[in-house]
Amino acid sequence: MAAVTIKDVAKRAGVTVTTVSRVLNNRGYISEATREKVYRAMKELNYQPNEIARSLLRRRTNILGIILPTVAHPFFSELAFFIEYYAYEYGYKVMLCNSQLDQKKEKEYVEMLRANQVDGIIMASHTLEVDEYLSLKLPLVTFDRQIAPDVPFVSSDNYLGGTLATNLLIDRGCRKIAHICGNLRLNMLANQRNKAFVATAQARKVEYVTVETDLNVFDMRQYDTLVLRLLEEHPDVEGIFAGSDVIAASVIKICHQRKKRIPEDIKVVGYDDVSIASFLTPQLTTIRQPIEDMGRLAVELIHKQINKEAVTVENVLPVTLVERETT
Amino acid sequence: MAAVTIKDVAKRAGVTVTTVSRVLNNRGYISEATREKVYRAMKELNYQPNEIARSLLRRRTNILGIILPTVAHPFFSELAFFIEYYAYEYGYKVMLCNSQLDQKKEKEYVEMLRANQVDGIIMASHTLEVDEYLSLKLPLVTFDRQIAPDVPFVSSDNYLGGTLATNLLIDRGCRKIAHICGNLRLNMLANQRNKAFVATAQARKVEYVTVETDLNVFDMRQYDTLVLRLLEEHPDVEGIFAGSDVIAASVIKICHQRKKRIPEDIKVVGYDDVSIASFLTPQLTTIRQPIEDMGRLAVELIHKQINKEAVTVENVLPVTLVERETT
DNA sequence: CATTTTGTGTCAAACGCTTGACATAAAGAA
DNA sequence: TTCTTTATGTCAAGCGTTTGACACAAAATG
Repeated sequence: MAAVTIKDVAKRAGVTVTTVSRVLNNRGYISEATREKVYRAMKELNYQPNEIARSLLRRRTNILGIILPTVAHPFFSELAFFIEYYAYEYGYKVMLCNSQLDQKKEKEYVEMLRANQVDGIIMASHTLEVDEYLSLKLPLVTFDRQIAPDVPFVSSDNYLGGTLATNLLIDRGCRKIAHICGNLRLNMLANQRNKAFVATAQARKVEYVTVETDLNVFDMRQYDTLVLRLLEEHPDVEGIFAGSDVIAASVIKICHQRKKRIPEDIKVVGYDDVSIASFLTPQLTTIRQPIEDMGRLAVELIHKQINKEAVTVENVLPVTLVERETT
Repeated sequence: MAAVTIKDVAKRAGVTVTTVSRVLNNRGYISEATREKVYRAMKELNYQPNEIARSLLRRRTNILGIILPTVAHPFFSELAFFIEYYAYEYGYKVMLCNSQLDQKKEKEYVEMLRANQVDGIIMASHTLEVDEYLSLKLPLVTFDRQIAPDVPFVSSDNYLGGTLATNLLIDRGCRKIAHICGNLRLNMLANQRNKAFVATAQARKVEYVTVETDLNVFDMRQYDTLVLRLLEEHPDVEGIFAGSDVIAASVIKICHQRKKRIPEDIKVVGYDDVSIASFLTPQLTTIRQPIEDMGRLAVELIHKQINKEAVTVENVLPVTLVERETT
């Protein structure tokens, strides 16, 4: 109701709105005395400049959209945390969108974000046609997928991650290994992990098998049945390279139920190194993605684009093997 | 650059902006023919009404602020997911804020949200003075704390949760039990769990001990050392009631390291039943909070307040005991 | 003393949209 | 025929800011 505006402040301080606006935006000449008066009036009236009005005029909102499959998944929840963290440092607010990898929803979100004049969109979910993104004419950053030659993306070194994991399993003596990964039909850079898995297994002459999830890799409810099926169909696997730490958790659990000892009977390598990885029992060996760096970088790339600065398109961050107790 | 406005659409369709606005907002008389013309023009120009301009006029943004300690914590990540999910159903967008339980940050977020004219704020972090919230004069919903007699809050039945967990541990034969909980100095309804724990232990004449976390309960890095200390100082505890599933995960891990068998030597009950609870090994017995319902309810309460509808202030949802393998 | 710098004011346009007031005209109903 | 309903248009104000143009005066500088 209050709806105290710049006019009220001006009246209270006995100056004009122009003057108030000047102190607010630090332009033109302002004496300490009036500056004080204005600040006092703002305090007394509990005034906050209306960012909506400002945005309209400036044609800039300082809002970033972030679209991801689901923030309920540990990887994205940590990523979202860091994105928001650094966005805040840069002075941006964050609008959160969970697409659930649903095209219709994602499309609606994209349109909504445009209608709300966000300054840029960070996309960790990209189920639409490339054109739909490009026609936005908005600063964009994608995760784990390159949608166009000039749209920067951030990812980590998936191929190396796959190689590291596979080699480790083989080094530890596994003679048959499996890779549980996301759906390979989706055009994601994470598919490189499977490429590396296959290449490494072949090069080292080890039997291998690949299991893909549903289209929605991040629907955690499917993991148990998937793992169960793998173990039924391939009772002789000795090493499993999981597509994420959550999938690895499922593997550990199912193995435990079936009295397969980890790491004695089956060795497991996860992916991501989200914080639960080290809370599991036994603690999970995993490929660490630098989630914080990825989040920071994404924000930085959006920020630079917003300010018309040049950006590098390919941003592939290093991964590291974190060996704990499951190998 | 495009910045296609309602004027461009009007020109293209050969009508006035008033007419375009009418079809956009469904008011006044519009023939099918012009409606069509207008829609076609909008399509051709790839027009999206500028929500900022609309918001300014309507004095309503359809944006909800949500402040929580950190979306990186599984409980809040799931809660945030559901809040966003239902907010979207109601036509709201969500601005995400991670306060990290830092007063300064929370204060800045609150001011930011007000400046951005959000229609309401859902607060799962409330470290400020009550007045600071009330002076906002904004629809508010809090989680797990009542800040004023007329500010609705949603929580689950913490006392019952504490009772169920404690009784279960005792029923399973524990003769000394511990409760690891958040800092009791914080004015949170979750403290009821400890009340229940103490009352139940006393009533049933079982030895008990309470361990509090740092002020920031949701900083997961402290859990291991906390649990370790508990086990050192009280090597004879036979049952642990953890303040969250993540803390329980830490307990499981540390026990495993110290060769304490679960549930044979030590029994564990978690809290929340976030999805990782069932991914742990052994699967975690826990007190289930209805996170989805809590999220939905919070949105509903905000929505009603925005529309000046009456709301019930106390919204305490039921908890249930989910017994799995750690008891 | 003349000039420049500093401080403040007035005024009005603009951002993109909605909305009310009012006018006009054609089609249908009485 | 007259009245009402339907369909469209014109015009202008307003949402809360920012900003440029311009004016004026006091203080500082030369």
